[in-house]
Amino acid sequence: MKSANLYKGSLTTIILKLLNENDKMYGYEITQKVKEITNGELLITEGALYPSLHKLEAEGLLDVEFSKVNNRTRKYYKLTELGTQETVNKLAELEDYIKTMRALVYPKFRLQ
Amino acid sequence: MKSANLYKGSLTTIILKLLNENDKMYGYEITQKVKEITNGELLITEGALYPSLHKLEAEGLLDVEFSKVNNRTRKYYKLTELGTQETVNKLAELEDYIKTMRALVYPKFRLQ
DNA sequence: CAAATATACATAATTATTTTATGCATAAAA
DNA sequence: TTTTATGCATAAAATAATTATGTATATTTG
Repeated sequence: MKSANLYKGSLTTIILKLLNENDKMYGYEITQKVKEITNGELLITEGALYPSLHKLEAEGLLDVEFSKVNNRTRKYYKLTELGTQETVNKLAELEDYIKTMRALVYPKFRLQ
Repeated sequence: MKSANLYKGSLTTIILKLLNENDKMYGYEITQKVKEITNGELLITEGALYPSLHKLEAEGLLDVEFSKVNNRTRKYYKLTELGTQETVNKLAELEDYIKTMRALVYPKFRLQ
C-alpha cells in the first residue's frame, strides 16, 4: 500500500469505512477513491485489495453484486449488517491506536 | 504486539521515540515502559522486540552497551546520530499516517 | 524451603499481510 | 498502433508479528 509501512493493518478499516460512506463500490473504484482523497499519498495495490475484499466477503462482512458497464464487468461490494457493526469496531480501534501512539510519542499526552 | 493489528509497523517508531526520550534503555525496560505508558493497552512481545532491536543496531541506528546489574546482564541501547535523524522521519511518517487516515475515515477532514 | 513470578536475553516455526510480478480482457487516448 | 486506463485475479516473495521455546538468575509467596 505504500512505502511508509504504518499503513500495514489499515486496509480493512479503509475499505469498510469507504463502503460505509458510499453504499456500494467496486475494487478499482476503491483504489481511485483512496488515491483521490489522499492526494496520491496512499496507493492501494490490487495484490492487497482483492484478497482483502475476498476475505471480508468470506467473513460475511460484505455482499457482492455484479454489473456490466461499457462491456466491462464490475464487481460491486456493499456492507452487510455485520459489516456495518465491524466498521464501528474498526473505527474505534483506529481511535485507540492514535490515542495510544500519541501517548507514546508525545509524553505530554500521557493517558490517565 | 496486540490483537488490534493497526500496531503492525509501529514498533520501530515506538522504540526510536522511547530512546529519544530516555537516552538509553534495555529491552525488558522498553516492554515495561510501553506497558506503563499505555496502561497495559499495548504489550510488546519479546519475539517482536529483540529482532527489531537487532535490526536497528545492524542498520546503525542504535549503539549497544552491556552492563551487569544484580548478577543479571542488561543490554543497553542508545540512539546514534543516524538513529536520531531517523526518529524525526518516523515521527513525521506517523503524523502523515494519522492525517491521511483521518481524511479517509472522517470525510470532513479532507486533505487539501 | 519450594514453587511461582519477575527479570533478562534470544531464536525458530508459524501465521498474516503486503509488495511485486504476472495474467487476462476491453476501451480510450496518444 | 502502441500506450494508458479500466477491471478482475492470483502466485511468489518479502516483511513483520505471534506463539512457542530455551537459558539463566532474583525475588516473592505460600
